[in-house]
Amino acid sequence: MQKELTTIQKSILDFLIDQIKGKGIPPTLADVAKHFGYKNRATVQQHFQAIEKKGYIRKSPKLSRGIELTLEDKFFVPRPILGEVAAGNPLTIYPDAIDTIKLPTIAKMPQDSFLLKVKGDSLKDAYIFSGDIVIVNPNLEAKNGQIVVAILDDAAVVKRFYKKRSEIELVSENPEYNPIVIDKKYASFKVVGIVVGIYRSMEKKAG
Amino acid sequence: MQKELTTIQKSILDFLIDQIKGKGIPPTLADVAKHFGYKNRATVQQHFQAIEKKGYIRKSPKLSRGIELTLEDKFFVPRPILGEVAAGNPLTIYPDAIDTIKLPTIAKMPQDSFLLKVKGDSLKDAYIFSGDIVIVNPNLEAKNGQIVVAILDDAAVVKRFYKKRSEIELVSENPEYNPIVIDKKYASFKVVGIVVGIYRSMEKKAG
DNA sequence: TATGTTAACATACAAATGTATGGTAATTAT
DNA sequence: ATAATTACCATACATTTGTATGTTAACATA
Repeated sequence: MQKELTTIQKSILDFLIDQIKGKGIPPTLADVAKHFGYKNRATVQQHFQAIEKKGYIRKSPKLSRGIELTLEDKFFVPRPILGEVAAGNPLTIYPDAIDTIKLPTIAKMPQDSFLLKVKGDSLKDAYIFSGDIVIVNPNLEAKNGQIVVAILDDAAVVKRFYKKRSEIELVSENPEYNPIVIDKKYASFKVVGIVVGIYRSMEKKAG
Repeated sequence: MQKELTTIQKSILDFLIDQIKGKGIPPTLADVAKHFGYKNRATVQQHFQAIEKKGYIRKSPKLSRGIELTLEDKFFVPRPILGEVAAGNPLTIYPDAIDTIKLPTIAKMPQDSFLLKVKGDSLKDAYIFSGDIVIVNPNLEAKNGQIVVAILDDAAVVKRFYKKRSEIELVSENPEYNPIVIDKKYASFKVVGIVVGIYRSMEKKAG
């Protein structure tokens, strides 16, 4: 069993996870010091030593940014899920997480991306099932053919995006569904983000 | 359109991709120099400049390991697929790739992991479909309940792994299928690796 | 021929980086 | 009361790292 981290050590580890998973590159001592307002790298240095001693990270000596996470067999790391989504039903993105998934290390999320949990089988035409996690990047501009999460008058859809000359079409994976054409009758329309991937946990799943 | 890379520049870019995706951290100039047997970092430095000029990477000045990939909107990077797998049919892992997928940047693969493409719908009970990519890590020891890729007398299965006292059970997702119990009648049994995740491209798909 | 690109080398330097050592203060455990 | 842990600071130092500048050579192109 791993030893408990102190509050500060925990927040530093969280920052490490954030940087490594989000930015893709571990921070330097100076980076961490700057982020927490420390005047000295040695402070961070000592926190790292403490966190390493408790087994949460591994450091490669002398190596810049040589920090590795050792969480959960190195393959799972906690990530907040910000909401649930199902075609035709309201999408809710909470300020706080509704749940936490152990996202595998293989899923390095682009910064500012967030996770939505798919509820219900309404997306099964796109082979996305209840319980699947979609990774949504809000910083990308939607290109034709990409699957996006969009809001239509308080309803959320996950559909393929096509921009025509003067209108926008949201096309379902399933040919039985007619495309949704965005026009004046939708007071609020907004592309929340682009689905850059889906992940399905290989952990035991319900039913 | 991006300019063509020379052979050497390409191999350096490949090394960069390998390190960033596999090891999780971009290499330093010295790392690259050492790998290619260069006696000088300046050689790598100039290659980096050339590769950046052609638009394949972006460098953060003065920042150690400050190399970003800019491939395909920064979100897709080529990865070899080493074979195909379908329950009940032979698994083939070729020395060379049978195909290449544009794996999204979100999928940072643990080192030495490889990709297998699922062919056929025989895994649909586990909600895995034809065309899906499973990420297989050969370096993990199978724990009870994990989904593994295993070889049984030249046939390959993807099933949930359970180790009992003296035997091993491979359980299907679908309760209609009886568990496979590993005993003497299987001359060759080997766990190829553990499925740490699946990825489904959001690109246009056939059918 | 002249020019440009590619591909390697060497040297030099400032800044970034990790590390070592020691100090202070507060808190907690023995 | 003493010792240990935590949490910060300061200073110093050797390497690492990125960068700048030149040199040499091969090769292709205009």
